[in-house]
Amino acid sequence: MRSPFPPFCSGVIADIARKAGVSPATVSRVLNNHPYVRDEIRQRVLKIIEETGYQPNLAARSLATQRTGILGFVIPRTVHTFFSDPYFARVTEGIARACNAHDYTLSLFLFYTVEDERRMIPRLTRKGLVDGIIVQSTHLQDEVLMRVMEGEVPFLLAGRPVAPLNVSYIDVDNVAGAYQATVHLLQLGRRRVATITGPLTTSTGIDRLDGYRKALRERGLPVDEQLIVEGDFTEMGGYYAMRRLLPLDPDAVFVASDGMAVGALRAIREVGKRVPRDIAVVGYDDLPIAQSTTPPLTTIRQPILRFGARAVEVLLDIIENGPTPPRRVVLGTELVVRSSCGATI
Amino acid sequence: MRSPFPPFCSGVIADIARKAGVSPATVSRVLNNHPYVRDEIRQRVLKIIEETGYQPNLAARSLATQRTGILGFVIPRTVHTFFSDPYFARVTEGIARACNAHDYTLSLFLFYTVEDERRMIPRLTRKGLVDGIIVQSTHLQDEVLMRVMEGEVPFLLAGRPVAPLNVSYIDVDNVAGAYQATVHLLQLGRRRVATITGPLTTSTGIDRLDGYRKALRERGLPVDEQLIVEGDFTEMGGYYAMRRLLPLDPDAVFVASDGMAVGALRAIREVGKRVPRDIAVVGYDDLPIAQSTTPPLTTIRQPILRFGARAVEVLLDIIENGPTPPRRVVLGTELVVRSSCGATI
DNA sequence: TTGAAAGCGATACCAT
DNA sequence: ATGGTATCGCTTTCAA
Repeated sequence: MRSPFPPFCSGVIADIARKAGVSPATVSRVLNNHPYVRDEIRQRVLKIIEETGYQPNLAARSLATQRTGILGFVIPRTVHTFFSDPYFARVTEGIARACNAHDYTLSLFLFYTVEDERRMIPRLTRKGLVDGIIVQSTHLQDEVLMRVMEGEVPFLLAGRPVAPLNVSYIDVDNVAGAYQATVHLLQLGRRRVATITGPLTTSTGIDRLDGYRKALRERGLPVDEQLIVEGDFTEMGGYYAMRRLLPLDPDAVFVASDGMAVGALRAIREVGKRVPRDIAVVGYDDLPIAQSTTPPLTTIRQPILRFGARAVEVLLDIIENGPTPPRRVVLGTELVVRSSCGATI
Repeated sequence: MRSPFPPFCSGVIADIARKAGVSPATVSRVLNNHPYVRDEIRQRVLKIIEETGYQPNLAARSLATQRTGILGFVIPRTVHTFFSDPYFARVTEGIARACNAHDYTLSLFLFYTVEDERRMIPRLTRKGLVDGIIVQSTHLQDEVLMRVMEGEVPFLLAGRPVAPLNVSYIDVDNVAGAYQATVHLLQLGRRRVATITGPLTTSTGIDRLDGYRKALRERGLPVDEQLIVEGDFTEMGGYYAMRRLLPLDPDAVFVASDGMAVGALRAIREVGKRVPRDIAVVGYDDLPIAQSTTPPLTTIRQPILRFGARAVEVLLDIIENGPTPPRRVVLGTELVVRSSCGATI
């Protein structure tokens, strides 16, 4: 079972050392920018490295340093919207960019089956594969999260955990964002404001609903439970949720994600109602698609790229300085007014 | 700079060996399912492993075996649609699923800047980080591809290279798919069939345009170059391309991706024309979104998930059996008739 | 400032 | 069938 590829090793550290007439230790020092290397020697070694195109073997380095230079992004099986909700593509992008900037490699762990999880998690949570883990937060008591918590590898939750756990996480202020969206609709004079929520098994879904409720409550308006329909963060889910809402004749709807809002707009258009005249719509996320809907979508912008970037920074901090005290980072949101809410611009 | 985490090592192979009263070599044999281990001893060792939750250190194993169990998926800087074209999310999904199935880990290399590429490629193409690379094919003479070709790591192109290179690749039959789409429109009686192409610097863009041309030519119809507008595989790009086509009064348009088709539909709707009555539309990809457009999109289905899965299989074959002869895998496509083309169903 | 040598934690060859 | 041990390629003490 030997590899069919030639053992074309463009050199190991000892080769470089020999060619430069120094010891491997010195080459290593040069490689790692240690001080205490005479400049003349440093230059000589660097030249040889340049000429030979030498690259240190990362497995060997990992073994010696107990660090791999890899961060893992873990998507539990229960997050089945990873590929249908464009939100995740953006988060992944933010994480990837930040990894590049910090000279880390990104490994993606996408679990589809329980089998996947059982097989991968143990190795993920031992030293030797990744230096740290970003876990996409999910339903209450998700097995992945529990196992990662028991493991030895530093980790950070992307998204507040549903249950109060003593762990580090990074999240956006979902309550505030949803509050902002709902207040905006109320201020525009809408009175039957409905909402299409995310899955109420997730903190994101729960928090955005809380913000909606809070806005109504603070204005002394009753919360009509009929006007609350649970969605699933997919376009289809938004479509069907809106179809259930239409007979109840709302004059506005706060949709907890732009993806669902696209579906909701479609449902409204199909029954011949007009946005924003008959029904005002506000979304959540400010994905690129929000600019291209008809009419363009008023929405809550969350700093998705920054979210990914900060996630990496916080995780690296945890790796450096230990898990205690738990880090809690909450990013703010911003209302982006376009046409779907009916605000005069 | 020592890790602030306790050296809580749940054990190394020697510990297991001691507890089981055998040698490390034997434990290793059990771990790797070697024959020649007495069943009684195998059970004893497995029990200890179970009890201690021991997991082998992957860095050490990589160093010893010269294999990391990681496959890399590389997206060159020039593929800036990675996050705006939902197509890539699906491909990534297919690759991820296949990696799981084959017990490999997936590392994602998303390059944004030349700097990213310069820094990451050298280490990517040396042994010790990944066992094999899937490179998203891109423009002619992309630097990433060139560097990967020079490197030591087995690789496979996702998408036919623009220039004829002696390398392995996997692709879908873009010429045939585009041909099929165009013929379909012609058979429905359309005579001014336009096309919105992909970037003509990519093989995907080129091939789909070729298929369009071929269909017209074979039917003895002239190719009106004005009816060919280059897009960029984004929704916005499709929108603007369609706006340029509308004054030329086409009665049909073959759009080289579903993402662009969504934009094209929007442009058509905005000027008050009807699909398919005034303009018939056929897309390409059959992404989930194709079912949700108004009207639902007739499109060319490519087996995206299978594409990713096959890519992994072919790459593993190359890793096992060497790069020669180059593997060329081309997957077929299928016309999916919905409403946007105006076919009576 | 530099070098020798002891790890790091597996695997796999060579004995037995 | 099992054990002893060299080996993978780098980092990092310790001594000089």
